Amino acid sequence: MADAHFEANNVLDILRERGFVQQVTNDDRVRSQLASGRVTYYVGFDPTAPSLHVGSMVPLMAMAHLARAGHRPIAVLGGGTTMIGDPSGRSELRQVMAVEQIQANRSQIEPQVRRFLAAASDAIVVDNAEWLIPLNYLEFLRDIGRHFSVNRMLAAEAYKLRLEKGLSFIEFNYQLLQAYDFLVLWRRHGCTLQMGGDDQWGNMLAGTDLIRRLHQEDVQALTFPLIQTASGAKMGKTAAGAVWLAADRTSPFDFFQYFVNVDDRDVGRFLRLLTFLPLPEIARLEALVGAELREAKRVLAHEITAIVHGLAAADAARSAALAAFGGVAGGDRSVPTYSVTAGELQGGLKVVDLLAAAGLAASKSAARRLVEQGGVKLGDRRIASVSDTVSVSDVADEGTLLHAGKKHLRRIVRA
RNA sequence: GGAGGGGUUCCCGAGCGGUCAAAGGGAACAGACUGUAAAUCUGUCGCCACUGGCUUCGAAGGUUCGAAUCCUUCCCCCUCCA
Repeated sequence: MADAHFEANNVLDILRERGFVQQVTNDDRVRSQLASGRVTYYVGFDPTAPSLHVGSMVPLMAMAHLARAGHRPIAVLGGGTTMIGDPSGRSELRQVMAVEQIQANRSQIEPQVRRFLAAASDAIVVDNAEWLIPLNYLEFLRDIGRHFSVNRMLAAEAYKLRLEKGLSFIEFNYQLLQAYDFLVLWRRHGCTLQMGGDDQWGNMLAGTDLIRRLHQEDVQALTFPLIQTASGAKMGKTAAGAVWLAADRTSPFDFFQYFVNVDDRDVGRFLRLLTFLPLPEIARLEALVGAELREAKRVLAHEITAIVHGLAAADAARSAALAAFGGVAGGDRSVPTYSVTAGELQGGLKVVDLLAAAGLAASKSAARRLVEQGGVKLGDRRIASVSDTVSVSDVADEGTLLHAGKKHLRRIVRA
C-alpha cells in the first residue's frame, strides 16, 4: 500500500517537527494517506484585503511543504464565503464587503498564493464563488443543511464569544458553506485533506462530517497553531498596521526589518515555520546567544524576504539594512526613498512637514512630538527644534537618511 | 412587539451639567540602558497653530451662559418576556 517515495519522507513528520501541527482529525490516517501516494489537499484564503499579510505565511508554507513532497495543492480563494464573513473567533459582526471589492482583492492575492505552490506543476487555484453563487437556497437547505445540527454548532468553541455578543444568521451559515467547499473539492478533485488555522477547526470538522454522512468517506483535517509573538501580540502587527506580502504595501526593506526586529524568543519558531532551512541549521542559529542572535535574525529576515519577494530583493534589503544601521552615510539604494524638489528646499522645508510627507509620522503633530523627544536625525544632524528646516545643502547627491527613532528611516533624495 | 441595560479617543474601561481632549489599564511611539532583543525607568500618545484655535464621546435635533453628561427622534448591540 505504501509508496516508497512518499513513505520515506512523510510530510506529516516534517510539519510536526517544524511546529505546524496543532490538531489533526486522525493522525494515523493522515500519515498513511500521505505515505501511500499523492494526496490532494486544500487551504482556503478569504480575500478580505488586497494583499495577504504575514499571518498567512504559516498556511502558505505548509502548503509549500506538501507541494515539495509531491502532493497536489488546491488553494481556495473564498470569493463566495467572503460575501458572508467568518464569525469564528471574532467578537464583532464582520463588515459586509462589496462583491467588486472581493473580486479585485482575489485577483491581487492569487499570484501571492501561487508563489508558494510553485513546486507542484498541477496546483489548482479556485474561487469558491464559482460554486457558491449558483447555489439554490432550497436545494442547499434540503441536501446540505439537513446534515447540520444547530445544537452542536452552538456548542462550538468558535461561537462562544458570539453567543454573548450576537451572531447573525448570515454568519451562522459560514460553516455550512466551508463544509460544502470541502465536499465540492472532494467530488471534483478527490481532495481528502483540508488544512487551516486553528480557528477554522470547527468549520473544517463540519466538512469532514458532511463528506462522511453523504459518502461514507473518511477525509481529514489538520490545523496550524495561531501564531502570536512572544509578547502576546498577533504576529505581523506594527504601528503602521499589518506587515503585508505585497511590496507596494510593505516594502521589502520594511518587511526585512520586521523580522530583524523580532523578539529573541521567537527566532527559532519563526525559522522553523517561515523558512525552508534544514532543522540542524536552525538548531545552530537558534543556539546563538546574546548579540550573536542578531545573526540568526538576519538569516531569518533574509530567508523570508527571499521567499516572498525573491532573492534579489532580499539581498538588497539586507545590504540596505546593513548600510543604514551600520552608519553608511547615504544609506543604500534599497532604503525606501522620498523625493523633495529643489523648490521645496529653496523655500525652507520644515523637518516636521517632511516627516509627515515621507510617511515617517502619522501627522504633523506626531512629527512634532518625535522632534521634541529627540528622535529625529537628518544625516548626522540631530533635529533640535520643531521649527528646523531642511535646505539644499542638507540633502547629499546620493541621498541623506532621515531617521525617525532608531528603526524607522527614509532616504531623502532630490527630485 | 413588550420590559430593562448599553453604545466614550487603537482596544478594555471610568466619567454622568462647567475644573473633560476626557481617569486608569493595555497596545503603540520616543528617550535612557542594550544587542536594530527582552526587562526596567522616563516621557508621549485627536488635529492644526511657537501656552491659542479647531474637531471628538452611535446619528440628528433641542434645553442651557455652558453637554460626553439633561430632553426628543432615529440607528445599532445585549438580557429577559413574546
